[in-house]
Order: sequence, then C-alpha cells, then structure tokens
Amino acid sequence: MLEVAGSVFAVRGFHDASMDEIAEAADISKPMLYNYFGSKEGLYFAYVDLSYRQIVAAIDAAVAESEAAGDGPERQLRTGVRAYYRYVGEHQDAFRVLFREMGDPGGKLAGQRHRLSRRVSNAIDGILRGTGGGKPPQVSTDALAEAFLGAARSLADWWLDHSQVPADDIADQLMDLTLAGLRGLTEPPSRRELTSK
Amino acid sequence: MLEVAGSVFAVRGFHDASMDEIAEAADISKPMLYNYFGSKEGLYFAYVDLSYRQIVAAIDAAVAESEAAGDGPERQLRTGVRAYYRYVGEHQDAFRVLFREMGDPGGKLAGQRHRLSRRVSNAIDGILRGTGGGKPPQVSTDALAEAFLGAARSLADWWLDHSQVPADDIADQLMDLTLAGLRGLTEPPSRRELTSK
Amino acid sequence: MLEVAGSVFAVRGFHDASMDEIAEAADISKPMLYNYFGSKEGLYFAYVDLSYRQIVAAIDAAVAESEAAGDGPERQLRTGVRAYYRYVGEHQDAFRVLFREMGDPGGKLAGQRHRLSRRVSNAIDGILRGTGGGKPPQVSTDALAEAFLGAARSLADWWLDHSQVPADDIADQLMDLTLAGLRGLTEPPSRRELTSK
Amino acid sequence: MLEVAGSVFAVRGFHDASMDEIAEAADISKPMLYNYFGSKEGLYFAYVDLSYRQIVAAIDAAVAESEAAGDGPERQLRTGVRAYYRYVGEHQDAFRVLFREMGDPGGKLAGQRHRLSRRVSNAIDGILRGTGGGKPPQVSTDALAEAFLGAARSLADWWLDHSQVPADDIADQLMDLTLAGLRGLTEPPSRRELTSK
DNA sequence: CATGAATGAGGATTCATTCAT
DNA sequence: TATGAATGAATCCTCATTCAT
Repeated sequence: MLEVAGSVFAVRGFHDASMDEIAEAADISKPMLYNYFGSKEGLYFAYVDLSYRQIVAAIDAAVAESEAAGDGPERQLRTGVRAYYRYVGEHQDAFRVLFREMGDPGGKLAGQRHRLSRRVSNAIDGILRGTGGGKPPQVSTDALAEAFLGAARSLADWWLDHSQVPADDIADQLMDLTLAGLRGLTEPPSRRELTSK
Repeated sequence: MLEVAGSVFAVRGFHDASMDEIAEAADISKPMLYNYFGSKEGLYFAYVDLSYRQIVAAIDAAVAESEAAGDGPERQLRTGVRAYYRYVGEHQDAFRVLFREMGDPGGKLAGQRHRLSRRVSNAIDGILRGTGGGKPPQVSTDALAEAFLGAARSLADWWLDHSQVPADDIADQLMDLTLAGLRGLTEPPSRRELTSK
Repeated sequence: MLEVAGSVFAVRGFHDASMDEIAEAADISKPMLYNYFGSKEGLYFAYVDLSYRQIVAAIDAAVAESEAAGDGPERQLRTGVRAYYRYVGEHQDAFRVLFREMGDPGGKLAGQRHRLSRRVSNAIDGILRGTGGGKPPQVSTDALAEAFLGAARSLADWWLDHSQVPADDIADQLMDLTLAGLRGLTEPPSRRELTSK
Repeated sequence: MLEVAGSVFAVRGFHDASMDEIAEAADISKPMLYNYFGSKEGLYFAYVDLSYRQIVAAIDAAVAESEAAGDGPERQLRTGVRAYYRYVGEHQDAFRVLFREMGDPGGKLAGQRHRLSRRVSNAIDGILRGTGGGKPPQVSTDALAEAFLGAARSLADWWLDHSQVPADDIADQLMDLTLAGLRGLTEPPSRRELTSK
C-alpha cells in the first residue's frame, strides 16, 4: 500500500499527488488512508521512513558482511556504495521520493530526509576516517560526506535516465573517483600544486 | 521585484508559495504580478531564468578572464567553481530555487532547470576534456560532470547551512578533491587496487 | 437540485449566476456541485439538457396522443403547441434559460440550445409538410419553422409577463394565425395581391 | 468608436467582452472609454441606443415615404419590414447585439431593449389597426405585434446564417405569411374550423 | 486632454479532511 | 470496520474601474 503511494509520489511529487489519486491507485478508500496514516504528510512520512530504513538496512547489511569478511575500510565503502546503487536501481520510486524533492515540505519531512542524509553520511564518514593519514584541514568530513552523497545522488539520477550500465559498475566508478580524490587530498600536494597553473 | 518573489519561492517552494504572499511581500498588487508575468509559472520561470543567466554569466566571465590570463584548464575550472560558490553565497535564494526543487513542476520549468544543468555541465565538461590522458572508460564525461555538479550542489547546501568558511575555500576544497580524483582515474591504478582490500 | 440551479440561471443569466449563489440556494456545498456536474458549464448544460428533454417529451407525447386519436396534421400541430405553452407556463425557469439567452456561451451550450431549436423545428416542420398543396417558393420550410418558433417564443415571453390567459388560448391564437398564414401562402394569391396597395 | 464596441459586443456578448479588448480594438485608452461612457453598461447602452435609433429611423423613414406615396396600411407595413431587413443585413452587429441577448443584463439595458421592442411594436401595431374588420378577441394586438417581432427576429437570424436571399424577399415572405394570417384571423372562420380536425 | 500603471473585489475550481451510514 | 458523501479553506486568476502623470 505504501508501495502504491510511493509510486504516485515519485511520479507527481508531494504536492501534485492527491489523496484521491493515491486512494484510487491503492484500491482503498480515502478514510482508510487517513485511518492508517493520519494525514497526507503522515503518509508521505511513512513512505519516506520505510524507504529510508530499507536503504540504510541494505547498506548496513552489505557493509557488515564486508567487514565480517575482513575487508578494509575502502573495500567496505565500495561495498556500501554498491548496495546503494543496487537499491536505487531496484527501488527507483523510493530513490526519486527520497532524493528528488529536497526542500519542499518542511518540518518533520525535511527532518526525515535530513536524518537519512545524516545517517548515510555518518556511515560513510565513519568509513572515511580509516582512509588516510592527515585529515583535510579546511573542510569537515561532514562536508566531504555531503559532497560525496551529492555526487552519488546526481550520478544515480543520470544513471536512471541515461544508462544501462550495471549498478556495480557505476558504484565502482564513483568509488575510484572518490578514493583517488581523498588520497590526493591527504597526500603531500607536491607536484599537483605546481602544475595547477 | 523578482528578488522578492525569489525569496518567497526559496523559503516556501513553488507550490506553497502563494501569489498573495508574493504580492504582499513585494508590496504590489496581485493583478500587477499577473500583468507582468502572466501566471505563477511565468513568474517562477522568469526568476529561474534570471538566476540562471546570472550564475552562468558569472561563471563564464570568471573562466574567460582566467583563460585570458593564460591559465590552464585546471585553473580555469577552479576559477569557475569559485565564481559558482561566490554567486551561491551572494544569492542564496537563487541557489535554493535553482537547485533545491528538482522534479516538481514539469514542462518549461523543468526544461529550464535542465537547460541550466546542461549548460553548466557542458562548461565543466569542456574544461574536463583538457585534464588528462586516458579517458575514464566505463562512464561518460557527461556522467562525471553530473556527479561533479551534484557534489558542488550538496557542498553548497552544507556550506550555507553550517559554515562560515569563505566561498573560495569551499571551492578550492572541492577542486582539490576533484582534480585528485580525475587524475587518479586516468593514472595507472598501480598501488591503489592492491591496497583496496 | 437542478431545479434550484435553473431558477438562479433564469434570474441571473449564465454569467451573473455565481456558483456560490447556486450552492447556497440549493443548500449544498460548492464542492458537491462540482462533484456532480464538473463545472459551471456542466451544470448549465445539465439543466438545459434536462429541460430540453422535458419539453420535447411533453410535446412528443401530446402529438403522439393526438395522432393516435386520428387527428390530422393541423390538429396535431395545435396539440403540440398547446403542450409547449403548458410546459412554458409550468416551467418558466426552464423556458427562460432555454430561450432567453441565445448567443452567449459558445460551444457545447450553444450546440445544446441549437439542438433544441433543431429538434422542435424538425418536429414542427414535419407536421407542416402535411399542411398544404404547393410549397412556399422563396423560403425553405426550415426558415418558416424558425419564424414560427420565434413567434412562439416571443408570444410566450409576452404571455408570461403580461397576461393571465390560459396556455391553451395562447396556443390557439398562435395556431389560428399560423394556419391561416400558411394556407394563404399556398393558396392562389388572387385578391390579396390586388388589394395590397 | 461605438462601431468597434458594437462589433466586439456582437462577437463576444456583453459579459465576455472586456473593456480591454474594446479599448484595444478601438485604438483608444480605457480611461477614455470611461470618460465618454462612464461604465461598461454605459457603453453598451450607448451602442444599443444608437442602433435602436438607427433602425427605428430607417423604418420610420420608409414607412413615412410609403404613406406619402398613398400606400395603404398593408403596403406600409411591408415597406417597414423591408427596411428592417435591409438594416439588419447592413448592420449585422447591431442586430446581434439588439436582439440576440435578450435577458442578460437587467436594468436600464433591458429597459432599452424593451423600449425598442415597444417602439417597433407600436409602429407595427398602429399599422395593423388598419388591416381588418373584427379585432382578434383572445389576444391583444400587443401580443400579436410581439409574436410578429419574434418571427421577424428569428427569420433574420436564420437569414443571416443560412441564406443569400435579398432582404426584400425575406421581408415579403414574412409579410405574405403575416397578412394571410391576420386576414384569416379576422375573417369568418367558416371552412377553416371544419377542416381543422 | 490622454494614458500607463495600479487595484479591490470576486469567481471558478481544487483538495485535504471528516461525518453518517 | 469501511466508505460514499460532504465541506471549509484556500488558490489562481480576471476584470471593471481609477489615479498620477
């Protein structure tokens, strides 16, 4: 039932999705929707919450397994990212709802999305910590994680619209890019700065 | 006047912004809004269009100047990114409207935003072309540009909400990360893959 | 419910009738009106359609009965006209809405009214065919029917506003006039033209 | 200038004609319209009034000339009706505005139209008086005139939309019909009633 | 005198939300 | 329990009408 709501939200967006349409699509009566979810926001929140739990669970499971297999942090991150793209590929509606509308409905909803952001961000951040030696000085790892998430999101957008590449390949590409970037950031800038002009 | 509309759109989003509120905030009567812009979409479009032109112009100018100074492509990109963050810092409303709602109102509006994405993407893509030797195989530069934009956007989001760092520092941070990443991507993976486990 | 709408339309006309007023007069909420009829035009259309069916049915029934009784065409026409005036007398609102606004809202509405005109016109035209020997040369029976309808309508207008005469008397008066006119038209003009100066 | 207003009123109807459109079509500014006519109703009234005067003047002139030529009342009526159709053919906008919207805007406008009706009615009525011997009993000549006008109007409608017949032919047709009808009404019903079944 | 610019008032329409059954 | 029917509260938009220039 949330499934149906999600697909409507994904297509229409929060505002243009009407409860009528959702009720009809779910083959249920509107009062039932209200009985279960209390309000439109409640329904949206429930769907976002569910999707959030799912994607986080998927990532956590993958990372945990990777860790159990003795992988180092980089490999763990890669595994997590792969799980992320796999989820996105298999739950495009959830992805669209979760990431596409980012400022619209305030309050709890924004908080929810933010919580997701934070959650994933932390996961990744935790992993990033293991990556290098010297920390990047100017910007918090928080910001780096945010940038990483943004890149992942946009790449996913692009991927869903344009490409048929397998999820793991997209994930690897992003990982290669990211790892190189992070490593470069912590290494002595040596030659880089010299050629920068 | 568009200024005011923009600030309302930035705070409320397209749907929750009422023409009444905009008119009142702009200290103007609603019929005037309609006289000038024809419709709510027209007003939104006008604001997005203006902001789009402004940010692109700012970036173009900076890049052109950098090129005139004999800078290489990396330096040019950095300059452009700095212009981007400077604009974002000085026009937070525009940034929010331009980048925060990404799927909501279809048609011309989405097209406009897409045009922006494409425009910036192309600019960056053009610069990226000059960066390295071997091209990244699995993913088009288009996708890379998209990822880059996503990172830039998210970093900007984070920056506006959390930090007081100067725009140029944020830009440099993103640039360092990006250049290292791209360079890493084109370099022989050598030791990287070995340590990845 | 259509009844109430009709009375408002009759008094105010299509444009000056507001959905608010209709809803209030019908002791119903506006959204219900829209739920049932879709739009103001839909409501108007529904009322016109209903009235149209009613008056045509009334006329048809009377004429059919007259025919069954073995009446000739003239008597049938007279019977139909009586039914017309009886209906008009008993449904003044319907008459006003049906016949008073004749060019205002285009599209389906005009079409509907035209359909009525055509329908009645045809009915009468069919009966007229049986009337005389030689056809009127210069003008089609179509035009005659139209003229007849116009006379009937205007007479009804006058009747509703000024007189207390029974419907049948008005009908008979119109019939006498019409039959004489038609008969005169088909007869040899003989003396008439001679005295016309 | 009224000309232009009239053409807009004729096409759009009173309500759907906007002062903006009229001002633009007349190549004049809206405040001028208001300066000259005071209000939309004032403008409409002015146009109706002008048209009214014109058509009545045309009819009066024709009738007066006919009378001066020694014509009897029937011939005078025929002449007046011809003038009517000639005017209608040459001033279709005026005809449409004058006769097509018949119940819409109340007050002065309706009064004006009514005055027209009355005026023409009286003219014709006066002429009718000379026609026959016994007066029709059941219905006032007022009503007869009204019916006559209705027939004339509807025939004119039909004529403008469908036929290329010269105005005088239409007028004659209506006259033949009417004279025969009136004569029949005043004559002893003799055979008519006998065959009516 | 003539007008560009401005608006108050209202109209159709929609939608989240809730009773009465 | 489940729903068909009902609505209050907005929202976009238009238009006759008027100042300030």
